[in-house]
Amino acid sequence: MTQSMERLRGFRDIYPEEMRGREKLFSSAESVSRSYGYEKIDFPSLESMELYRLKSGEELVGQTFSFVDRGGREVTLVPEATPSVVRMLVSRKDLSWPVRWYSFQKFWRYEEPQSGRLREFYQFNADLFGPDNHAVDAENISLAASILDSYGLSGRYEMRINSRELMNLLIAKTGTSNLPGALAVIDRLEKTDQETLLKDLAECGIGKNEASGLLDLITTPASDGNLENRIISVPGVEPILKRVKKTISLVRATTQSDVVLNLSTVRGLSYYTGIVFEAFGKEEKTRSILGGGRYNEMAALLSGSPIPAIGFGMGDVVVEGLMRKLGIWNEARTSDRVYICTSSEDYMEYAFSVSSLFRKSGIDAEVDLSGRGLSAQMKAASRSGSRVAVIIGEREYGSRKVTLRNMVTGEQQEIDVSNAAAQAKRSILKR
RNA sequence: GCCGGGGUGGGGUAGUGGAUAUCCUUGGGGACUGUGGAUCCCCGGACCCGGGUUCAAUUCCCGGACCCGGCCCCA
Repeated sequence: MTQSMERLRGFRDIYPEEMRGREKLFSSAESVSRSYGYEKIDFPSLESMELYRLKSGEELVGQTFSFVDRGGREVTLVPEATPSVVRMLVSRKDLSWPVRWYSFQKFWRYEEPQSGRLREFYQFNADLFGPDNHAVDAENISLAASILDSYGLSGRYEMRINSRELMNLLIAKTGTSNLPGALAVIDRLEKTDQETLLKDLAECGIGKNEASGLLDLITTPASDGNLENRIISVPGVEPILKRVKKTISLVRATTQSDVVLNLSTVRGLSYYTGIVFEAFGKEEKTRSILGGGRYNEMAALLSGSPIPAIGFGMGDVVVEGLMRKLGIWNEARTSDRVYICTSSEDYMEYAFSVSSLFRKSGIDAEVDLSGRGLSAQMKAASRSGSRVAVIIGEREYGSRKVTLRNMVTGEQQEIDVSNAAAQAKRSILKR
């Protein structure tokens, strides 16, 4: 293949057999979201670069697909949903709270492709605007968990929950003024060795004793009953911890999967102001499957007046990778359809009208258009996965009948065309 | 942007400084003139691209793009 024919780096072609798993990924997320009262929105794939400069700064703009358009405007292929969603939100003054919105569309980031990460991907997003309390937090996290559960991942992931406010207090206690720096170090906790962590924290102005105390605290599992006692003595922690615990117990009421307090979950350098959460595979090591949190300042950044907000994003790449590893990605294709064969092209018009009857009865019908011998057509019928083959030859044509062959059992019968669809339905259901 | 690894038909592979590039699978056709899955037969289909070394490169060397994984970053 010549170079110009190759796909661009980090982009994918999706063939039909791969679409089956993907369609489940999309449709389950959407129907679960609707069942929670979330409504679907959509927004442009191209936005002004300013939207991201405002929110994230130059270093993130460098990781986008950006260019100058013919009108001299700096534009960016959308790398994430939140700024666009918030722009939509603040543009409307007639919304009644709470607003629950979701979207599922393509995003682009100019990064090196690697495990769980591509340059073009789909991301599901769900946000709730308006009220700010533990029930709101819990409902948004419950939606995230319910979607993963609907994928058959129940019990196979862990929902980690933390609070930015809580971390701010714990980190401030070490005496550093470089909060974002310390959070960034903590975000890298799992892939960094102890020595480097201490060194990096020292660069944030945290002394060795303070740093190892902080790391010890963060890595203590929530199942250790002492953890709460150790942090609750820090001034200001108590009400925050109380809210987090209430949130966790509400989420637990909606999922069988593990929901845990995890002090190392901080979500990088982003715009979160309160609760943060991330889901990780339990059996298989994964990047975060989804992640989100409360971001109460974003609306003010765009419009001047704050609107409390919580939301999460879930990319398709990591979920797909996990489901593949667990062997639940592409489950059996449906075959509730018929394959229509003709013994001669002379009967094609009859075959078309028969196919139309099937389709009007709600049965998918594929007509063999090849003009090949019946033997070859039957082979194609078998390979197509159809449970029923419809055979049309001289006899059937003359008597206004069709032959239905159950491709699983091999039974077949010649039947009047008016009863064919109903009979095929029975045959399909019989399996 | 940086680092490590990798490439032979659609998928999986064998092999080689020189001749028609191996096998399995998939796809098409046939044996089977109105019936699929089994068997047999036939057919189609590949050495990532460019440069170098050489009489000769799919093979050796260099570079590039691409793929896999990691760093940075993770919205």
